[in-house]
Amino acid sequence: MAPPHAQRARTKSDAGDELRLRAAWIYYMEGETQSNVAAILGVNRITVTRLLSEARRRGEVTIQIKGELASLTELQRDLEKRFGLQRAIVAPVSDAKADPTAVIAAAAGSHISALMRAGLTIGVGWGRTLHESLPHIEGRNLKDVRVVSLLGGIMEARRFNPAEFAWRFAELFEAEGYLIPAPALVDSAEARKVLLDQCGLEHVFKMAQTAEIAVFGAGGISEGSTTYKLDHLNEIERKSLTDAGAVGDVLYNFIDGEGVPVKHPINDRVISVDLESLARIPQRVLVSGGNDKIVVIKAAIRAVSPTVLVTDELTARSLLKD
Amino acid sequence: MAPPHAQRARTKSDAGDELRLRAAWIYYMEGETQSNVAAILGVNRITVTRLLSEARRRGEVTIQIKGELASLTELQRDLEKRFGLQRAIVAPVSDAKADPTAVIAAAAGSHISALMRAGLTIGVGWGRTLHESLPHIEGRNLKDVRVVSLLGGIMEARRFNPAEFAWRFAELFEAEGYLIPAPALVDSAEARKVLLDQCGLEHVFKMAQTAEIAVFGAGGISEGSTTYKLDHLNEIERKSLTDAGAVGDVLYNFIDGEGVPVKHPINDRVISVDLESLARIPQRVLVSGGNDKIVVIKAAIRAVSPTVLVTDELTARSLLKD
DNA sequence: TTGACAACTGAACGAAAGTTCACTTTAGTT
DNA sequence: AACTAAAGTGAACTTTCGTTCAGTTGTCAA
Repeated sequence: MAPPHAQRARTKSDAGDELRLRAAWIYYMEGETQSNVAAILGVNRITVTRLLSEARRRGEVTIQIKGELASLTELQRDLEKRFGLQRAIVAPVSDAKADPTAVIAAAAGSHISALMRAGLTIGVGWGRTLHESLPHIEGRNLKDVRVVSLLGGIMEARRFNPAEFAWRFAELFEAEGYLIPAPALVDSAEARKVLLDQCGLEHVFKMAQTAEIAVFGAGGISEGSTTYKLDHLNEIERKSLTDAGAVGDVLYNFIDGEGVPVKHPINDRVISVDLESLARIPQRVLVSGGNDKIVVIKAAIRAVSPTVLVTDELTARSLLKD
Repeated sequence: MAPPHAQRARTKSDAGDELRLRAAWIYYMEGETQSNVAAILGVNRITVTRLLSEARRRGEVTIQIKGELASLTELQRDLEKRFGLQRAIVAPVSDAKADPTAVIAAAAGSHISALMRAGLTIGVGWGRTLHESLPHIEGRNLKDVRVVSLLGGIMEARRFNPAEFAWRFAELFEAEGYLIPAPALVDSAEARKVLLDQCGLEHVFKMAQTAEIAVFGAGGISEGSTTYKLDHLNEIERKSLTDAGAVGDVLYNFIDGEGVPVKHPINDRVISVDLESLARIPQRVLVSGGNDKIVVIKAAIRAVSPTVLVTDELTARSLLKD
């Protein structure tokens, strides 16, 4: 014969299940207040509170958020919490094989548009993604906007002219553009010193350091990546940089996997805002994505702890993996 | 060229979608308070309230209650609201072809067990379903419980003795049983009068009318149903009853589809609590189910407006259909 | 430009929900 | 039968939520 208390316990717990389920139904499906639920079920309101939280604890009540965007939102929140971002923007990717630059550019353009306001000083880098975001930036007539280059340009314009980005960006908002009329990478430390001292570049850098927003990318350093950069960086330099631990660059500041600038002579020949200054700009928007950028994005996040990261779905998942 | 405000509107609404989705995610998935959500998103708390209700209004947030019991709960609530019941109990059915009596009996037994308390006077009918519920009634030692028969018995005990139900029920709670030592259906109105006046049956009926709870079934009248009843009711009587509009009985009170007692001499030969008295008992538990009972259950509900209905899934759906 | 209108935003209030504590009831034990 | 431990229940309080109203911003048309 079965122990009587066992039978009793089962019956009681079943009745509890039933009551809990009814409470959940009336509260969540019929939308009654907890007081009304209590009245309908003939129990105390506090009991209903307890039944409902028990139901949620048991996972008997599940809340779903519909739409394919929901998974993106989850990714965004995960990125934000994992990397301490104020905001992560993850662009959806339809074709996993395709280059994510286009979607990232669209997302970045939209976000930058929303950031712009009168009286703003914004520092900008350059790169393929930023360039492609131009059509997605919605120009407005804003007063007292200043657009400042965060680094020099390159001599031979190819697919696009880096300097063009800051300039066209400024144009969109009828803003003043402060460009750096010098190469990002010069031949020697001396040449850099001369340019900084004598060509008024100091002024532009000062202004860049007062910017409220910085928008920039992150460059990889593997053979395949950032083809344009190969014009400036020959294979020997690239090799010596990777030997020094570099995984990529932010504004031509080459950093290792930890986000620390590598000890390498090339860093003395760069004409750009240094990472410390960049990290002091209140809003730092890092725009980057792609499989070959994972490592450098992580490094860049450590180096300048951006407030905003704009990337794509696949890159986001890779960044979160491990 | 597209109108600029169209572009603007799209962009704005997209941003709104995004914000709403993020709010919904952080609130529902991460479980933050609305104040925290507001802080995370950098907006006002009230805005978050509005975003969330907008998301719910749009159906972007769906709440699900899991488990196969959830659909039963829905049926129960529908029955309760449709027929003005305090409580509907719907037993799950595994096989649509099978007789639902067993599951209804189990549900009824469990519910009756929960209803029982010391000092209670409970009136009971009889029938196959109630008989089968006996093993599911959990007996306890309760003080001052009185079990009263609501109607007479039958002479030839076959599969079960109707009187046995009240008696065994009383035994379960070590209660006093007040049975009606007479047939439910006698040969003539005179015989009924004599029995009532001279055999002390009046006393039992008085007590039945003071019961706090009544538990009873509903009987169909078609050829196939309630086989036991055929002992008392011959084919001619049955025919004349249906001709009079009867669709079945509650405690041998034959009623039409509207729940109104039919005008028929047989009603003068019945020894049972009449429907008006039954309807005055505070808690009225109707236990019935099966495809052939649909019509009589509806009629019974109209006749005595039970506070509790115990039935099965399929019957419940049929009752709600139309 | 300027004025009117609409949409959005924020503050204050009242309602609802959740938590903590003390108490009652109940089951098991001596 | 009386005691103890534990589960359950209810009341007061705090926090959170939703609604209403007034103010603001932005937008469109004249």
